[in-house]
Amino acid sequence: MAPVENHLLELLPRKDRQRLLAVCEPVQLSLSDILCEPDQPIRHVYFPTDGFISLVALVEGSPGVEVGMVGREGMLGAQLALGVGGAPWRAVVQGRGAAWRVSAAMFKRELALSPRLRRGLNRYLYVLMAQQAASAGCLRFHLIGQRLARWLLMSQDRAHSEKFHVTHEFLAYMLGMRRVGVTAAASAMQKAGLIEYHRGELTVLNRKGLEAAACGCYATDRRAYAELLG
Amino acid sequence: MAPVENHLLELLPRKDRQRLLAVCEPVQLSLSDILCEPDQPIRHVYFPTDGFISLVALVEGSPGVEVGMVGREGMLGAQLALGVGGAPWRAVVQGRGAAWRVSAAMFKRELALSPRLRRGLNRYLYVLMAQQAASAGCLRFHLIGQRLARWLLMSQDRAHSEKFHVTHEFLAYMLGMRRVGVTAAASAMQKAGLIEYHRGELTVLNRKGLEAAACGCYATDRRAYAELLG
DNA sequence: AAGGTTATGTGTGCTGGCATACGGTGACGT
DNA sequence: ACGTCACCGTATGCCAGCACACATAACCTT
Repeated sequence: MAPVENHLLELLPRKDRQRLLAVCEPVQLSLSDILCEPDQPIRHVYFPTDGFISLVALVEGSPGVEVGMVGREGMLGAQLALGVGGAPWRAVVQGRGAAWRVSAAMFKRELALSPRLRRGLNRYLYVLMAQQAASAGCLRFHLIGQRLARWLLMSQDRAHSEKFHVTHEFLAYMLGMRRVGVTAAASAMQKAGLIEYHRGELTVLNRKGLEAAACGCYATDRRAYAELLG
Repeated sequence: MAPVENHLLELLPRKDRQRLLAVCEPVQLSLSDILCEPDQPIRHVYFPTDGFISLVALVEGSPGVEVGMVGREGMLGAQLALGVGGAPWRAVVQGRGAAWRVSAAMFKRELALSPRLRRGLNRYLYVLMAQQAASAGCLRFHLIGQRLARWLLMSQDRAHSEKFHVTHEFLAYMLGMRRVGVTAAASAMQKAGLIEYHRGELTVLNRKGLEAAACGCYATDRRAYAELLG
């Protein structure tokens, strides 16, 4: 069997994992795919292995803003474990790559069969909540540069590569800023030798430096994952 | 038996409710009491009946900011249903009044015994998540006046009275603004005849007007509660 | 009645991020 | 080889909210 490469799945006992994988299908996530919309019924849940997904909150009369990120460490659709069939955000593919997909109905069946799956999802939901609470403060208080640095680090973690594809325009949407705001912050970082980019291809040159430039929310976030899902 | 006056408890079947109430004790919530701190173990859970509680996210180097509110429609400590013993925020009593209190250990026992309790809490947790996602956008995009109006409406709903006690200073802390920012917005509202206040005693004079001044987040929030918690 | 404390109002100057508009330049297709 | 488009840089004007400082007024205590 090919390696699973999704942490939530890997935490399952072999039997449960095999039964769940048997009803999974491998899919390819393409940039900017929208996997779910607020208050729409969830059709499928996703376990990313290479790709990653942004959770974007929409408020009336404004562009969106990212409140969470899902990569190989998590999944999309965990709310099904709460007995709710929708989600409060839009989910957008932010990094292309592979994922496992299951229909919501099948997934609910597995949930009923596997206590360990429920336990893992519950913990994961808590981490998501913590991430959202932190995001709120971050959005309110931290400067564009800090938030951009945090975002780049989080993306690098989930892309498993120091290079990934992202345009200023896309960043602006995710971070709830204007494109020119991103340009200003990003070009400052480039001048400082922290990153390098060219027409959407971005490379992290100095990770330590980026970590210093980011707000503490990045470190807090990693700690939450490590403690609860380690 | 005295009326229970907490919606989550009222949703339980009589038997489960009676068993849970048997281990509850009535307590009085006093203004500014801190009922839990981030990442500290939860000792008790609370079901407010008259009082209400604010959930405040803390980020390093900044004052706090409220990301949720708990009144008679909810409870404090629902994360125990996720098998997690802590919380990501600080919980501060924002409106004095009565509540039921149970020790965390006892509550876990009841959780194990009552599927309906688990079901109710799961839905409630989802609503909290939705509220937090919305809060993030609200904090990012909406003006001080709009956010203040929203907050006043949410407080009025939970105080069950058009009068309640709150100072500009306290509001500033909750909303993550400066005190003078609150003063400016509040005195504009007073001039417009929407509210009236005097040394911490605040009265809502024109609810419709306040609703018009608030951002849509207020309406969105109410809808979420109505749909998922009846 | 005096003096402290709490709650609120005002004023000045600064800045981060906004709206908008326009210029440059590499990539890609026909 | 040329047009087109996506991506990035820059500039101007503006404003909400900030930091800081100080003023007033009600209430409480002694």
